[in-house]
Amino acid sequence: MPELPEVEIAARNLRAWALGRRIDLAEAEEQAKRIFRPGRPGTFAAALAGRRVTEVRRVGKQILVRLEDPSGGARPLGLISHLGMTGKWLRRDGGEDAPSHSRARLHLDDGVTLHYRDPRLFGRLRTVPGARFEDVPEVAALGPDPLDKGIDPARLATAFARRKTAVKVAMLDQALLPGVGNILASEGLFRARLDPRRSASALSRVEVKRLAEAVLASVKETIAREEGPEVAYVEEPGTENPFLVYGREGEECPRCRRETIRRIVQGQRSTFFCPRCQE
DNA sequence: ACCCGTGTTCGCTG
DNA sequence: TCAGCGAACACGGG
Repeated sequence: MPELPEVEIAARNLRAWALGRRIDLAEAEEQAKRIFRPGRPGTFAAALAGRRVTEVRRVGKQILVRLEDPSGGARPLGLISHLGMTGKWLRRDGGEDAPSHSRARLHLDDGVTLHYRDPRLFGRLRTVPGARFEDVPEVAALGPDPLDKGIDPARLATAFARRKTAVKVAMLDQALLPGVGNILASEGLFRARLDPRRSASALSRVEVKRLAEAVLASVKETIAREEGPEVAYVEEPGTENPFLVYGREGEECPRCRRETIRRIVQGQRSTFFCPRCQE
């Protein structure tokens, strides 16, 4: 589930599992129509069959997959996967049970099946004719990817100057910080010691620069932790909360140890912060 | 039963 | 044009 680090791990997994493999057969659940919009599940599945995976990339929270023409022709197909809130790609060997809420399946030529699992159906799977990803509005609208290109503090400051809204809310704009979501926003603000309630336009250039560095540090740390011994998703049940403030309402602040982490609601989403450290 | 949720889009207002 | 805001989508877990 997806913010930049989770999506990056999902893309790395897909690369390891599918790069160079042919999709012998694809299936898509007819009941899960909204995932496959625009278009229909059946059309989606038919378009993938027989194609070989030649590239897997990530931009922001979007995973971009390139599929070559089945007959060696010059007509590639793009596949875009957005994981929504609960989307996940899972690998199953032949014989293993399918996961629940499997909405689409890619049967590869080595006997492996990749399942797209998504209980809440907020994710998207779409095909892109000619693999022309730059023509897709959701991709074209994204700014430079933080992990790929870094975060340009001057560009961020210019954009923030126009935004009266709380900085925490402004950070979720995918045109500004692609891949940043609700967790990274709280984590980045905590590391940068900035109050999430301040207007984005009120931040100084120095503060914006601090924030850019803090977000990037959070991204890299989360990826490094998730990659660990075996590439895994952080939020598996039973695993400990790996974040500094996210999901830690009422706990002692890990920096000052003199205040408790607060939870407030901004733009219909929870924000976690330390009222003593962040100003 | 009730509340919560790592996301996006749509429609409305100013 | 655009910034801002609330509703909607859908389902499982605590």
